[in-house]
Amino acid sequence: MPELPEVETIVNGLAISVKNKNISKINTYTASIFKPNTETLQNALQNSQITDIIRHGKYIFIRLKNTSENWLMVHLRMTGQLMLTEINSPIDKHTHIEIYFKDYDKKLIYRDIRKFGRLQILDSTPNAYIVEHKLAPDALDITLKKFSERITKRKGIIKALLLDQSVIAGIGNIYADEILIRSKIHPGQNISNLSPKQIAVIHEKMLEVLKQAVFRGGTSFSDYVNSFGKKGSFQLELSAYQQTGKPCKVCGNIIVKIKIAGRSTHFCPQCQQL
DNA sequence: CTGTTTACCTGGGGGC
DNA sequence: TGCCCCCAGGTAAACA
Repeated sequence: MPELPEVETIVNGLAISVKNKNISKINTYTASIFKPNTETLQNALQNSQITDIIRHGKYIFIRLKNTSENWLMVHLRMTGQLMLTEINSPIDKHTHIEIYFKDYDKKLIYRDIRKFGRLQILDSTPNAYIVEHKLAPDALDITLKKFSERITKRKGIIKALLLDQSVIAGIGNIYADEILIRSKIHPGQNISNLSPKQIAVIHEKMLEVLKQAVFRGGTSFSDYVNSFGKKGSFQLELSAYQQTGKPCKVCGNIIVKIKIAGRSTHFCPQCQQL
């Protein structure tokens, strides 16, 4: 499940490998994940130079320059992988595009077992896309004041808001659980019951967890690998996510799993009380 | 308008 | 061993 730290790791890897490189050839295989269609994607990529790679939340935006300039948006959703492999390495049935470069001994492939991911050529700029899709400010780039304003003007439970990309962009199920256990806040807590101090703690722990996870190269629980095909190591630092039945690192009580906001939710009943 | 549910997909694992 | 069913969760679209 690529969330902000995993996407950040991939973007950093692409920036030191394929940025400023020129695309020489592409092979496309799975039309359903290309938007608005395969032909538009091919035309934008063909003979282009990759001039910029940026991230907002879980979204990747790649600037392409040939006779015109286009932005490619990549979203990995659940099982998407954007990675460099040897030019001659064989592809499997889950590989949906291959991108070759001039004077480079690697190819960039997009692989996605469940095909939830998308590669889309935008009509305009990333900023316009962000506005149109009501994407909130990035979780690594939001002040406490703004975070607090955005949280308190919404209703509902805290975990659902942390997962809502129109409230804060970049957090998914893993980091929502990790932020809340470190904040000692019950994931089902209603926003209206949170004090300003508690909101400040959530903001602080959010930055702490996300930065630590970026430092660790992300969490590799199932399919995630970075742009060089390597796993991250934040799974070794998890306190709640997928820790059901294990003792809480703070109090020793057993971590339990329940369903909140339609998602599996892991927490410590002792540290995180309603 | 806002909050909730369903569809999109495939592989892995549990139960029998 | 094999088959069935459930589960994983990010987002868009449909729904209430």
